[in-house]
Amino acid sequence: MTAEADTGASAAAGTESRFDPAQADGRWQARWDAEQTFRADSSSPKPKTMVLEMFPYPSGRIHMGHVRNYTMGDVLARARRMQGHAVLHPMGWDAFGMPAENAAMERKVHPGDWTRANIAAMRAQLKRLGLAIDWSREFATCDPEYYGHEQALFLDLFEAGLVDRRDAWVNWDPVDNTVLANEQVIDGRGWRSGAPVERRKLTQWFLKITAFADELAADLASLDQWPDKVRLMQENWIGKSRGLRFTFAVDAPPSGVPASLDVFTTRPDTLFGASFAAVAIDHPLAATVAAGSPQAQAFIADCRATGTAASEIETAEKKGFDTGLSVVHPLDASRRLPVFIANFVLMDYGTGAIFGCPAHDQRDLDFARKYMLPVPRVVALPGEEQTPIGDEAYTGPGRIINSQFLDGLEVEAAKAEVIARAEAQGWGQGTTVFRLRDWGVSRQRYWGTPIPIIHCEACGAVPVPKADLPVVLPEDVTFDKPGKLLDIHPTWKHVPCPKCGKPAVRETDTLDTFVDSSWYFIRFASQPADRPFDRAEAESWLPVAQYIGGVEHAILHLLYSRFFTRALAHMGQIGITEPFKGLFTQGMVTHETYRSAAGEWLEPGAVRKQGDALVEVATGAPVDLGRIEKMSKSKKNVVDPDAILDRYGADAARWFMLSDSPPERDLQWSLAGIEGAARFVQRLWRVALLAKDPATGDPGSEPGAGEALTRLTHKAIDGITNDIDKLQFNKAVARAYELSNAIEKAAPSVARTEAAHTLLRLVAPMVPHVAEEAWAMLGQPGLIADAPWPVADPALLVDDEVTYAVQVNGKLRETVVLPKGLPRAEVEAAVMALPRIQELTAGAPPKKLIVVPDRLVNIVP
RNA sequence: GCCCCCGUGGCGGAAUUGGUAGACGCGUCCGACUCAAAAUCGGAUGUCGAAAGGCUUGCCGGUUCGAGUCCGGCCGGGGGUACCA
Repeated sequence: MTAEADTGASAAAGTESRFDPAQADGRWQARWDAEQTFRADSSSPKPKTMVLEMFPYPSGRIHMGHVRNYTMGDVLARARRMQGHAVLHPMGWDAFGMPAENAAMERKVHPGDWTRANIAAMRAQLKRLGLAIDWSREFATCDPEYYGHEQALFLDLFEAGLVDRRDAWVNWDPVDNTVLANEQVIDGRGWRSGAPVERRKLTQWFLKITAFADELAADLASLDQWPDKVRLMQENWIGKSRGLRFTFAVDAPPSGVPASLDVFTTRPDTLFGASFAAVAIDHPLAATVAAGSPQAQAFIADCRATGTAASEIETAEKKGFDTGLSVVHPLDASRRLPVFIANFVLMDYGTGAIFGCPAHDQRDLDFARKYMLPVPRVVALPGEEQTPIGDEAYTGPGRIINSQFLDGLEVEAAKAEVIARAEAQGWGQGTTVFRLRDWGVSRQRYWGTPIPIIHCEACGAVPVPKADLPVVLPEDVTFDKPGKLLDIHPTWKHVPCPKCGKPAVRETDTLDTFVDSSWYFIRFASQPADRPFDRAEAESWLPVAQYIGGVEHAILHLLYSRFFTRALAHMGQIGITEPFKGLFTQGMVTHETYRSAAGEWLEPGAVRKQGDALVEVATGAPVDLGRIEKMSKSKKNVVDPDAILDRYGADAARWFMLSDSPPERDLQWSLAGIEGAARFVQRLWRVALLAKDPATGDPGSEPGAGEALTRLTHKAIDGITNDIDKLQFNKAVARAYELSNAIEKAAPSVARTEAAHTLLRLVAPMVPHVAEEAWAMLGQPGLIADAPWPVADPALLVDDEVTYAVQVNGKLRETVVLPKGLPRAEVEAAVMALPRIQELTAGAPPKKLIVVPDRLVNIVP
């Protein structure tokens, strides 16, 4: 593509036969900027729509995944504007987090400087895409203004009893001296240091997400514009289970040992199948036993040493330590069950203790076999009552056996019966247990929101007075040694206690960055200086009509945001409980991978096609084509958006992102694809040129080809409008091609001129620069971004003739064009009169004749 | 292991939700324009067959007048998740 010398800076270089993005893109972007075209007006009387894409982490450069994500949202935002909505389409930066600290350590730059430089670079890149964003609302979560408001919200949660401080087991990296998230532990080792991760008990701040577990699960049903997949993942994550919580009496407890042991089960129906009880290694009872038993201590230490990696857990053998204690069976006081400390019992689910029913639980069975415990069957299908349990526990349906008063009951009835009896006799209670755990938000990091708490020896944990917010991170820190910089800093943490005025210290942990992203959408909607948000203004935009992002956030971010919004509603700060009405999870951008003969990854630019083979550009050496994978630096299959924008322009990049692949699926980047998209942008320009000399007359009444084109145009309006509503951009693209094809083939007419104008408006959200350029070239007033969206005439959507498919025995034999809405009898007559049908039926009357009006006739001879 | 999703031409993918499979794009081939190239334009393109016609939506079965679409069972690919009692 050669940038031909332009005749000048005129917006509508009408005689140009080519559209030149290098010259036009920036010009239109500047114009939108100057006119504040996409500024969101909170006081607008128009219907309000907030379109949001998950805001980026400022890693330094945007990648194609960003381009795809933001293009999709942009199409929707622009279409809604044209459809008469007041639209809020904001952009900001999820700017706290570890990469900035890593960069600081590696390059000796301050995380803030690094982050802000990245933001500047990425903002410039995003602006080149021509996104319809209200940049006046931009912020970064590392702005003290933003995190100061976040600290205020934290204090509100604290006051409302939704914040807790307690001991918790964490993954501790002894080299980096920090807590690691579960995702950062790979095969039991810290992902950066490679050091074996220790389990350590630390005092941590928690947000009480479990207070809303039931609501968070139940209200998933109301999110009918979310992908089923995401709702299901959240449901599984919350993990609601109905069951029985009950108390075992400890048989003759030695001194110091509690007299009872609480357990939880979802299978109270199998209680007569119990053959042991077990507690987690972290259970208080285990600690009590260990206090008097070196062997128990050794066992617990041994279990703790086992890694937490999935692979290790999967292969880990069931192990137990017999405490020598026993408990009394609650339904049969004559029975005793031995109590073990077992490695497969989890402290943080249920009560941290179980009863073991080997016949009907696989883990219990593995354990029982190892320790030669009995395996009594208590559930069986008819006829299988005597079938012994082998190596597989039976977890299916059936009737209860060997269980006294439960015998003969179905599983569900037996559960209810045991729960009722436990409640009546006072040793247990039906209850609901969640897998979801409270959200530990303490991070031993510098680059995050300081937790606004001051620890005073006399007064305990004291909230920072709101007047003293924000608690600002100190800038003067160095990164030569790992560890908690806020703790090491000579002065920062030392402050007087707000209550008693005595010397005290600040909390030196910072908040998990997921807290930052749990309310940013509210701040986008409303950003007063003196408080986190204005309720009325926020509610005027929220919930987000359409949220778009990667499925990798299906649980964490989306669940935390739902919780945070709900917590704000609980405190009376906002009137919505669900932040995102519509959710869309888009696919990744992938690319072929290339490997040299030596097995090294090659960049796409270093490879060219030679005949059917691939060779290295530099050496001509053969290249192996690898798998198609997500673009990643390690595989070198990355295509840089800037280079694409330089060469093809924003519209081609946007069009390609929307073409071909359904948005929820992966999109394979290819040279052919971007070139095809660039070709379409030029074609669109030529289509617009066709409309330059408008004919006169009434397009609706033009006979023949003109009328057909008008009908097609209105079908395109209808189709593309629906496609964009459903985010099915690939279909909208296909329809735009169809209309372009038809316009190019049509003879000059009013209908053709009209069709071209309509097409421009329909594709304007997708390829806004060429659309503006063509709009101006055609002498249309104002910006196409402000033009009203075309409206389909319903009368033109239906044809007066339809093509019937004529089947014999379900096989297509003939087609026939008949007037639309023809009565059934006439359709039958017309079809039976067809020579081909006469031939096939030999004139005999059919046994059966199915007529689908205006569509198809099936003859069963 | 459990849960979910997906298998349609050489490729990406359409298919009004049970009604003419393969829209649209890419690629390929033929042709036009050109001194030539690029760009552009016209045509062909699931498969077998000269044609008539047959076959065809991962495989096997079922329901139905009719199945890419619904049901059952396999095979293959992808994702999520896990000692959750």
